Amino acid sequence: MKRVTIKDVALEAGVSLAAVSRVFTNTAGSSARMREKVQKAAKDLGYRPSMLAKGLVGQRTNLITLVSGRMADPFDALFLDRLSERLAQLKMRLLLASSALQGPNESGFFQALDYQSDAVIVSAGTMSLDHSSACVRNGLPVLLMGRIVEQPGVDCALADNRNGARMAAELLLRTGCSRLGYLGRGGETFSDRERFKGFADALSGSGTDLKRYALKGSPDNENVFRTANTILSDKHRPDGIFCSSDSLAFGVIEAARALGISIPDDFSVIGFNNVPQAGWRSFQLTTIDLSVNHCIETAIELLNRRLENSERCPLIRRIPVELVVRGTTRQIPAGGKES
Amino acid sequence: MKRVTIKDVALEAGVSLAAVSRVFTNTAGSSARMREKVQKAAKDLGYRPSMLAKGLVGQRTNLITLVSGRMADPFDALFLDRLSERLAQLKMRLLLASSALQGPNESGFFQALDYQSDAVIVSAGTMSLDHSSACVRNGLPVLLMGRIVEQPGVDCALADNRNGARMAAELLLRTGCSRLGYLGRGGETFSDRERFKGFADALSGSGTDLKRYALKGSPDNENVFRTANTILSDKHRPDGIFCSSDSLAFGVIEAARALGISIPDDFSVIGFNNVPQAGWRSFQLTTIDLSVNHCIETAIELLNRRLENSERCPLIRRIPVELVVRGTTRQIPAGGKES
DNA sequence: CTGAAAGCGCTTACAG
DNA sequence: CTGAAAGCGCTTACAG
Repeated sequence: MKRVTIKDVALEAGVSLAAVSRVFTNTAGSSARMREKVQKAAKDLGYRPSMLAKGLVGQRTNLITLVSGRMADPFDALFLDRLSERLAQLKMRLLLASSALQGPNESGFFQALDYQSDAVIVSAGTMSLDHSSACVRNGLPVLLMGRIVEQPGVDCALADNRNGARMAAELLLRTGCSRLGYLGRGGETFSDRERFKGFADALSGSGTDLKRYALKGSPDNENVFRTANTILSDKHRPDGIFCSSDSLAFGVIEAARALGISIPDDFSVIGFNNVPQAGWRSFQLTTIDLSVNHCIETAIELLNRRLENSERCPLIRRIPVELVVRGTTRQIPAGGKES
Repeated sequence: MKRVTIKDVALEAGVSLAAVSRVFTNTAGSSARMREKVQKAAKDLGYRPSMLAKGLVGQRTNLITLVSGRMADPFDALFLDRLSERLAQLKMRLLLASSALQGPNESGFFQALDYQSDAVIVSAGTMSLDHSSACVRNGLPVLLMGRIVEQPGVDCALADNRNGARMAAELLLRTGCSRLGYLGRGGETFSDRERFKGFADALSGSGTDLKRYALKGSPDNENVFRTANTILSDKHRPDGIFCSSDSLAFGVIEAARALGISIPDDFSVIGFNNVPQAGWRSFQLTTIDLSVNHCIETAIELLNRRLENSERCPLIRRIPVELVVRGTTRQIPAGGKES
């Protein structure tokens, strides 16, 4: 019932507290016999160092706070899952901060501070950064996933949106689309804005139309379907759409099917992220692949570097993306001329 | 750079440490003037109590460790998300324990202990319970989601699998299926076993065949598809299948489509959970609804009760389920006779 | 109502 | 190599 402490171990082993602490922190300077005695006593007693006490006195809690969105997108769940796993290998733990429902003084940044996290990762695209400075001020590194904010102490990692958007644009162009659309969240997030911009830029000069559509409200399937249905019911509807995420693309596909619009013959769709579902037979979505593992590795690298040197200047990492062609776009004509 | 502590606030306000502590813990006995002075000083300095120190000395850390699976199923992600949100309202935080990749001494239970969590919730169905006793011994309540283990200090909350399975069986029977199948994970989890048992029991006496199929390996869509494809390629294939989860059902639907088997005319499918995708137009899956919110509320209730009284006897809560009829089962004949 | 003191479980200089 | 002491930021009896 009572917690086994370092004191108990010291008593059992007949050594000092400091000695026990040293063997558990792998500090140099403990005789082999000492290590043995202590380890035996610890094992016998079932001793586990209190991370709270350790964190209070030491420099590290091994806690990383993650401010994530509502995980409406499968990508978010994947990211969370892999990140947790990867951090576990490094003996770090993920502390979750619900980005929804934050009271006045209840930001994920404050939570990170309260528990003396070693770092904060923000993957929620719409999370306000108002309180990030409180972290930076306290020497708590901030890692932004999916957006760029130039600020000391704040690193950023995000997809190469421009390149992804360009590949999408080129594929649609080469497969003969001429009235293009972009469906996003109305520029709500940094990624959304970059993807639209990149798409528009890649299209400029091609002479094709581009219409920007925005999903209003929540990104649940039903809402996406309704929005897509409206878009596709227009007689001047686009013949190709690039979506800011796969989730949106799924709704678009379903709306097209419901309207009897044949994909890819009459209509092309491209998503972003390449979540597992994109490869399902029900969708076979052509999309821009953003590797979760690559995101994780980049995050870990940035984190480690920052933990080693909290004073270094902020880093911005672009994560490469790849075009994955499946069934929602037409074949590129063999000898087709390029635009 | 240096953390603002209770000491700084005391100094600034010209009062004792104890005084500051009292107003922040809302302990009775602080004059209005005292409260005011302290609160002003705290605000001016941007003071936030260290949860580590609080946890070390007090009884609560407000940390709940969640041992979750790989979140392959959307239900897991939903559960995590909602739980985190709900706990945030109660000023509690979710500490994640990766159930995968646990070394010899690296169980989620130990992690919970290391950080002095107030409780552990285990939602990973396949997580070994070997070390749960270490928690119980230290007075750390354990809440099992999705399985029953009768042990002091361990509460359980799980779906009413028996009833869900019965509803599935009855629907398939009433809509004229005669060769039934159950697709699960080979009894890997408690839920899987209960669902099969409930299904089999409900069928017994009906004179219908029941074949039990098991997915080998990972539950990713491709693997499910292959397994379903094999099942449905058999000339004696079932004309109705009950799946232990929606994820499996999706793969079954896709396999049926690929084989040109018409749903629901020639073949019926029922899932379990009613994840959002089940309602998508691409699937329209008839399924057994398990309300995430209901799961969360049950978990919270059990948690609160246990936190109030750690000595009380274990509670087992069944979460009611509901049949949601969509398009993967046939209509019940109007005047059809019941079996 | 308010403050001084002990203690939570650890680590880290500092002596020996 | 080993131990005694101070301190991390808090709370909780205990006096006043």
